[in-house]
Amino acid sequence: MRQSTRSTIIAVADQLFYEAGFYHTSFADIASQVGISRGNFYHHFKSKEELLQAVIEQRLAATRQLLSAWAAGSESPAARICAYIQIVISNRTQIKLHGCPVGTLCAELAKLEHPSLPLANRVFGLFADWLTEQFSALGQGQQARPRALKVLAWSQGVATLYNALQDDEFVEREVEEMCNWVQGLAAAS
Amino acid sequence: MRQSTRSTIIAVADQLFYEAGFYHTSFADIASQVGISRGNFYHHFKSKEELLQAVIEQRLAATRQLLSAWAAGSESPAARICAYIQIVISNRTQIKLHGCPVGTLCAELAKLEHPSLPLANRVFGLFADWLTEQFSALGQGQQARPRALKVLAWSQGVATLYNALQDDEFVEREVEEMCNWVQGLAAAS
DNA sequence: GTCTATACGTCGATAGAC
DNA sequence: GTCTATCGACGTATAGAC
Repeated sequence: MRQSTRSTIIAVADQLFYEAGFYHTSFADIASQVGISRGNFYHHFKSKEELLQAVIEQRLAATRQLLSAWAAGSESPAARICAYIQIVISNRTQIKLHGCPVGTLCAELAKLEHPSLPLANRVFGLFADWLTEQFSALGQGQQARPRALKVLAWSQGVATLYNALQDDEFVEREVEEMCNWVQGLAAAS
Repeated sequence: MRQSTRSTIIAVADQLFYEAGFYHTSFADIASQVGISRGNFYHHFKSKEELLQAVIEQRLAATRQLLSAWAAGSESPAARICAYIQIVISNRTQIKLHGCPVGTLCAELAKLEHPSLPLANRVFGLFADWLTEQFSALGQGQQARPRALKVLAWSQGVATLYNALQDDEFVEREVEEMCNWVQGLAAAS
């Protein structure tokens, strides 16, 4: 089944780009893990560039689905924002090893001056817009977007430092502080 | 002059590793910018690994010098911490293009599972220890290190998001907020 | 499986300083 | 004449592409 093979390639490439970086991941790595030959590869993707685009599109779709689920699953805006913050905890094992998938890909593509960088940055845009909506619903008015970006930047920084320092207590402490800060904003409004 | 050529290679490699990434930077890139042949290169460094180590050692030395200068140049611990925070502003042009030199190198080496990753992480260690000293001098007691790590993570997050979103106002706002937070801690102690 | 490009790394030769 | 920094051709491995 072609579609199945194609989506398997995307899933494997997604994970390998995250673990080892886009530039460092070769077609041979992907093909061997998928269980296909390098020759078959070009039946599904014309180039590495096209594969990267497909991976990012898949991440965008997965992010939209995740954000919708959080929006539907929590009753209050503060609880939704905390649901976002908690991904640092739930994904801690991966983050400790490889950092944030969004931040590290954007940073790498920026250094490569890669044409797909704007597409990758749109993942940040999805989170930023969604968080802005939540802070607006929390009654933050003009402060909604600044606070959304603050939460985004904070989680990025925690992921980067966790990857470098490997300090578990640091992550737990920062996540707790940030959730408390959000709940304080909710109580004050 | 041997020392001059060697230090020029290190300086050029340092900048290129920052701009384009370690893995993506070739000896040909470095040699052409230094103005030497690739053959001459190996007279000074046995391998790319050895060059990377020299670059990181140079960064460690430069960081120690920078931290000493800040410690000597500011009268109060709060002013010293703000001097650190302000590097995001003074280096904004570079950060906007290539992110934080420390964070992006550590993230890349982690993905490459590179043997020099622990050495690169020591740059973070220098900043963390220095900031911990400043918060201790500010009377933060047991909270000194947690707050040092918070400032480190915060600046990392701002650099990552600035690189992605290219939002100037965001950086100015966050830097101002963080300095205010530090001065608030100083006033309360 | 093959082709082309490019990467890192090696080697012998050269030229100037002393 | 020796030493040392430099050069450029070469070898080998591996990448992407077909």
